[in-house]
Amino acid sequence: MVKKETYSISELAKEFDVTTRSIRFYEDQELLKPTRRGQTRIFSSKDRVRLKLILRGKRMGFSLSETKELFDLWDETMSGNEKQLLLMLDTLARKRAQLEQQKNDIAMAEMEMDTAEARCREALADLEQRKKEQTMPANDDETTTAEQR
Amino acid sequence: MVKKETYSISELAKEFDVTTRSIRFYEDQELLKPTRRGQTRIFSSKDRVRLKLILRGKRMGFSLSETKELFDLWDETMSGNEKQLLLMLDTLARKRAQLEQQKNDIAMAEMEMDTAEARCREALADLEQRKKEQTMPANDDETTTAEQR
DNA sequence: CAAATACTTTACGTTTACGTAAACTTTATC
DNA sequence: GATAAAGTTTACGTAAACGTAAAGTATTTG
Repeated sequence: MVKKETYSISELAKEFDVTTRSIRFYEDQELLKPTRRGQTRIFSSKDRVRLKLILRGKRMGFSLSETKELFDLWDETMSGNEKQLLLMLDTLARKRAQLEQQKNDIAMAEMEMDTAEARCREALADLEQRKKEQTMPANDDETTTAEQR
Repeated sequence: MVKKETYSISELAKEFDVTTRSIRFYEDQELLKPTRRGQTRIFSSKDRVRLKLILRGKRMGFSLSETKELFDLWDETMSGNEKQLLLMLDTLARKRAQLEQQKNDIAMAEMEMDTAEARCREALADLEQRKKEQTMPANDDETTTAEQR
């Protein structure tokens, strides 16, 4: 029992939680190239991989046409001629730079979320403190006031 | 000489390499709230920070409305009531999960780019090899053929 | 074999994030 | 004070990525 070779549109839709409409759209845009049995689409495991890549690309903020360009480029690359290979290497380098930028963006975002969270927790602690003052009230001498504020 | 306090629309456009149209659109969507002198917009350094966040968000695949939700939430959070603070902490946690997913996606992409690059370099090496065979040709005996294929 | 289920094409509709043009006002420059 | 430069509003246009509805075909299941 090897890996499954072919998939129906609804199988893929269910597996990756997308609509069949989306999948058909991706075919229309030539990102997927299912074969047909009659007029029914039959997706190969290559299509399945590509669908996965499409969705990951989307999560990373890539447009469909960007992803398509990569697919096409890769296909041509594999045809073997030197120019295409060099072009691919170049494109890979540029994509890597993009990823670096994204990692940077994420790191920045994480830092800001850290400080935001800290501020929230401080504010919450403050509120807690005031609640206690409300319950255990009216201590006007100097023994405790030094710790407050 | 402290930091600049206010900015014109074209200053910001130039600094962040966006069109004034975009900036006006962000105001229209209430992501930026410049004041006015006459009818001319005057942006504060808070607006500047927010513009930076908007653009970073975009690079990370966030929509404008997602970013706006965060801005609004943060503003309400700072109003101080407990419910808002807890809601903010919750939202932060969810965003962190999103970032984790993105880091994962990036890591996967990098791995695939590694293998893609390796394949390219192999193919190039192959081509180089064949060029040499072309120049230094016709060695039909068995001494070299074992290494070919 | 009838009815439900899954698939298809065609085609118009919708949201997001601006682009682009027109027509006008305000401010700076020669 | 004419003219350019920078700003404004209004409004229609557009590309991307599907949603949604209609109307038909193919297949499976009771």
